[in-house]
Parts: sequence; structure tokens; C-alpha cells
Amino acid sequence: MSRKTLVTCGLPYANGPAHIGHLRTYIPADIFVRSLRKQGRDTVFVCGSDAHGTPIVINAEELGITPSELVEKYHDHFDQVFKSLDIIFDEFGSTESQTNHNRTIDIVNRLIDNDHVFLKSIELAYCPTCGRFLPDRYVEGTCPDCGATARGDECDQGCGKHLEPGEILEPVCKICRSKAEYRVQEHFFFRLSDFKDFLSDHLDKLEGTLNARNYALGWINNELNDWCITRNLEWGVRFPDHEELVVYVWVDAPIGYISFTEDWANRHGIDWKEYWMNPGGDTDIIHFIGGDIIYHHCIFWPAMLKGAGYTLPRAVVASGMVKIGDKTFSKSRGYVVWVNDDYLDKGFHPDLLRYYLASYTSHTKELNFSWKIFQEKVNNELVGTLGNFIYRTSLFAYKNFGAVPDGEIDPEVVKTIEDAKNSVIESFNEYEFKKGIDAAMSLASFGNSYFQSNEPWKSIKTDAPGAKKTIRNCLHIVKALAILFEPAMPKLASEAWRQLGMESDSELSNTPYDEVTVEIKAGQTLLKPSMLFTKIEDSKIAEMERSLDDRVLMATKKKHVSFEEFSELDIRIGTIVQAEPIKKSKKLLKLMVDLGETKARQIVAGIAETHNPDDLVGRQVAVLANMKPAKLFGVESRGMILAADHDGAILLSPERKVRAGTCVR
RNA sequence: AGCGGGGUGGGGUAGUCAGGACAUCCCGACGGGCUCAUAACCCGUAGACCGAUGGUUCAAAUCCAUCCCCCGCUACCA
Repeated sequence: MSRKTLVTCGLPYANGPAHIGHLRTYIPADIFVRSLRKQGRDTVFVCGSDAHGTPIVINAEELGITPSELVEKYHDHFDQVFKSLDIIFDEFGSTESQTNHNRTIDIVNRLIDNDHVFLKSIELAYCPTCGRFLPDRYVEGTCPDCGATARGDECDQGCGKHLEPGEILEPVCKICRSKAEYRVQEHFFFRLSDFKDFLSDHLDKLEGTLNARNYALGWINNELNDWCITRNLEWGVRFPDHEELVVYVWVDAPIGYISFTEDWANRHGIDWKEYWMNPGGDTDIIHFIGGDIIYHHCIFWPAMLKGAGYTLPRAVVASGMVKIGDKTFSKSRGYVVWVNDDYLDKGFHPDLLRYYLASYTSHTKELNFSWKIFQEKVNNELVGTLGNFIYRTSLFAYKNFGAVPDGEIDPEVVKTIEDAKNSVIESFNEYEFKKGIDAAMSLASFGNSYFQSNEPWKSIKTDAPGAKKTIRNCLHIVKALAILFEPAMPKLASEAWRQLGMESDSELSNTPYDEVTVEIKAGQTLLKPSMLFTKIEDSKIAEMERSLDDRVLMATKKKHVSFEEFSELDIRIGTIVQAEPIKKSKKLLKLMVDLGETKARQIVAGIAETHNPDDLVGRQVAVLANMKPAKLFGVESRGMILAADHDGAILLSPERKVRAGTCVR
């Protein structure tokens, strides 16, 4: 009896649509699952919506709907997107479900019973203006450790450390921007510090990608802070016996992995405990996640499972982030490619995106999305190499024979297919998706080469049996290609399979890898071949690039201002009378500027990288004189020097010398 | 300045954890071939002292140390 495998994907947060960054995790996970099944492994694949947490509450409030309605909307959206891309979960649930609530309560109770939870009074940020406690990401302030601006429950911009409520200094309410205050509250804590030795052990054995393990190992060398696991919120899973508290979203979210398995198992009359309450049993749990939630999956989650007596994951596979034009994805700045609006709705085939995302670079590396490279990969690799080989072979066979001709299968072909198969299996099993796809692609290259060197178009006129043999070999390779490419491109591989006259489409996904060694049946009727892959036109790519540019432009576009509003700005010409660097600062200069006032103004300007202080003295520049005074590097600045912003600062000067203090309008 | 991610032929990228013989693949350049195929495909040529320096080793892109540069976020770009 073979081992059972449970594969999970990090839960999409149900408060916004899917972008291609999400897919970096889900597509490889789906490839992995399909590949396991092709090896005959008993595999379950679950995922679901992350439904709780404050952002959903706030978002729903703004839309005038209930959190539940909002969650349902995006849950359906993700469900549709995943299906469109052939990412097929056995269960796609929601952490809002009753099963998840029950499971969460069970685990929390077990943690309490096992003495891993304690009560403590802490100070919590409370916004007097909004009239509510501000959990997590609605508090902004300073990280107590590194001094960077920290938001939410982690110092996301600075040291990356997880922060407890109340740790952030100088809290500000992010919703209304007013100053928050700390109030004392009683909350429950999970004693993570108890698990240090256990985690050290666990991480040693943890499989998956190195980025996940190394990141986590780095953490457990430091002090492990206990986690506050309750929040003052209405929306979420009620903490046992405490009506006013809800468990922290990072407690009930991963528990979704369990409850989704439960729901799936119950539907199929299977005991879910075989997967989750059977430590040391014959089940492997593998988590696919984005690189941004490694801490939660490698530290917090295993400790929780251990503390509650559940089965631990065997592997954590963390994907690299997706960027656009070297910029981090950002909705607000327009750097985003939506799966529906920008891809599927534009008529692109889902398999092309699957191929591109999985084969562009290593799974753990950053992927810089580019329409241009997407086009290159599709046109050269998919169309030029794979598509062309399949098409030239099928068409030649169909036109000349109408069926699979007879002829001996070449030992060289057998060997090459066997090697490709082994390489594909091994690579996918090691989460090396690019490597696996490249191995399959090199079989297509071999096919082209084989076709070319055997010249069946010549031999058919002089040596019919020779031509038949060549074509049967090529068709045999096509069959192997369909099988090997099915995990990465299920739809197109199935189409190739169908055109070969193999059994029905749906069966390709159940066809084991080993089928590649079974010789294609001579005499099998071939269907009229059609082109599987078509080139993407330059104009289409130009259109996509333009729409991305437009979005960035829209995002940075400023609103109209009235003349009155403009008049609020006091812009004047000033003469620089003194300039000196600010110590310890690379970019800043301290300037004294004559604005026609009795005393020169002290202004700090970020132009040190482009301008030499000595060259500035005597120059006239445009100055925003009523800029609110601020301290930079401890130096007061009372104004702002205006400059064109292009590869550094290009100062604005009047056409000819004017009196200092002359108004600009 | 802090944190994170990178520096491999003209562009992109593999290989770095487990060090080894001509450094991978895609594009681009150049030359040839072929015509079954989606001007495709096949063959060949040129092009990289693997960011720098030092170390470990019989052997380093790969391990160690130091440094430089680029990108992202943040900070002090007022």
C-alpha cells in the first residue's frame, strides 16, 4: 500500500481579485499534484478562502455589505479563476465554515488543556476616533527592534520580525490616521517558547524548498516570542468561553487545511484523521505557500499542531515572489496583472500562463513578469519547438497514412523517452518545475532532430517502410510528450492526446507516466490535426504592455486642483547663500536660502548625490516656501527646493536673475 | 543606513544547498542545409577570465572571508 499525500496551497485572502502573483504558488502545486498522480500516488489537494481578519471587516464596511457577503464574492471569484486555469482542488473550502470553526475550537481547547496557553494583560492600541480596538494591520508605528515603520503584526518593511499587539511604538490608527492610545486588556497567549527544541528538531527533518527551511532556522536561533492568539473583534472564530474575543486569524487560517480535508473526507466516506491525527502514519502533508508566509508555516503552525497532538507537515514548498518590470506588485501603484481582466479575458490560453510561470525560473526565485518574455517563450518554445514537432508529425502521418503506420520503434527513441520521463518525475518531485519542463521540452527538440535527420518526406517516395518507421517513432514521441506535458499544460496535452486517436480526453490525467514506454499502437486511427499552439502577435503584446503602462499612469495621476488650492502654495525664487553636506547622510544637503526675508531660510534638500555644495552657492532656485517645517536627520528644514525628477534632481532656475523672494505662479 | 533579493557570453536564464573533466537553455549575430511543418525546422561558428580580491582544496561559478555594484521596501528623497 503506497503512502498517501495531502497537498495544500496557501489560502487566498478573500478581499480582492486574483493576480498572476497568486498563481506562482497554485500552478506549481497543481503541476506537482498531477505529477504525483501520474506516479500512482494517492493524492488529495485542498485549499480554500481565508475569510477572517480585520481587513475584510473594514472592506465590507466600506462597501456596505457584511463580511460574509464579501467573502462569498471573492471565494466564488477564486474558485472560478482556479477552475479556468485547471487548478483543480479536491476541496476548495472557506475558513468561515462550521467545520473550520469546530476544528479551531478543538485545537484551541487542546492547546489550553495541554497548558500551552496563558492569560496575560497587555496594552492594546485603541482608536478613540473609530471607537474600536485596532488589531494588527490597522496600527502603524515604529518597530521596537529595528526602528523601521512597522505595520500590522509584523515589521514588514524592516527586520521582518513578527510583532505582538502592543509592541509597536507610537501607534497611529491607519483607518482615520489619528493618534491611537494603548488600553490594557486581557488576552490569551500561545507559549511558542515551549517549542524551541521541538522546532529545531522538526526543521532539521523538514523537507521542501531550502528557502523555507533556512529562513525558519534563522528564526529559531533567536528568542521565540509567545503569540497573542486572541483579538477584540466580532468577525471570526469565537474563543472558547469568551464572547468578546475571537481567535487570531493566523490560528484559524491554517486550520483550514484540516477542516477542508475533513469536509472532503466526509463526502467520500474516508476518515480524515488518517491525514491529520496519525503522527508517524503513512501520510505526507505538503504545504505550498508564498515566500511571504514562511514564518507562519514553519514556526507557528508546526508548534500549534504539535501542541494539539496533530500530524506535522513533511514539507513546506515556498515560491518566490512575482514582480513586474523589477517592481514589486502593487495595486495602488498600478503594478499588477489581474488574472481575469488582463489575461483570460484577453483571450490567452490558460496553459500558456501555466507554462510561462512554471518554466521561466526556479520555483524559489523571484520572477520578473514581462509580456515580451511571455511572448518569446510561447512563440519560440511552445510554438516553434513543441507545437511544430507535434504538428509536422501529426500532419505528415494523417495526410500520408491516416493512421499510425507500422515500423519498429528505435532503441534510441525508447532510451530518450525513458530518460526524459525519469528527469521529469525526479525534477517535479524535487519541486524543480523549470527543470522538469525543460526536460520534457528537450524531448520535443530531440523529436524535431529525429524527424529532420530521417527525412521522411524524401523516403516516402523511395522507401515507404522507412518513412513509416520514422513516423511511427515520431508519433510515439508525441504520445510521450502528451503524457509528460499533461501536468504543466493539461488542456493542450489532452488535445494532442485526442488527435493521436487515444482514448477520451479525460483519461490523459489518469494516464501514468509509465505509459510512455508503451508503444503507440500501429493502425490506430488519427484525427485531422489542428495547430495546438499559435504565435502571439507583436501587436497583441504591444497592447498588453500599453494597458499595463496606462494603469501605472492612472495610478500616479493626480487630481485636479482649483486655482484657490494652487494659490495656497507659496512658491518663490531664492538664492542659495550657503550649502553644506549633512553628516551621515548620502543624499541630503543643508542649504541656507535667501527668500527676500530678513534672515536666510534653512532648507534641507535631497540633492547631495547630484550636486556639489560649492557649486550651488549663488544659484537661484525655485522654492516652496510654505512647506510645513520638518526635521530630517535631526536638521530642521523650512521649505522645499523644486527640481525636475529624472535620474536625480535637476534644479529649476529662473530664465534670468531676479530679486530673491520673487513670487512664482 | 537597515532588511530582503540579485550580479553567469549582446539580452534573459540554468547550474551554487550535496565542489570535479568542453558552464545550460531561450533569444540575438554570422555561415550552411532542408522544405514535411506555424518563414518553421536541422547543422555549424563567434561570443563568458561565472561582480572584485584573498583563502581552503589535487580540483571552485559552486565552500569561507572581505569588499563593490544593482533592484525592492523602509529611513532622512520637504
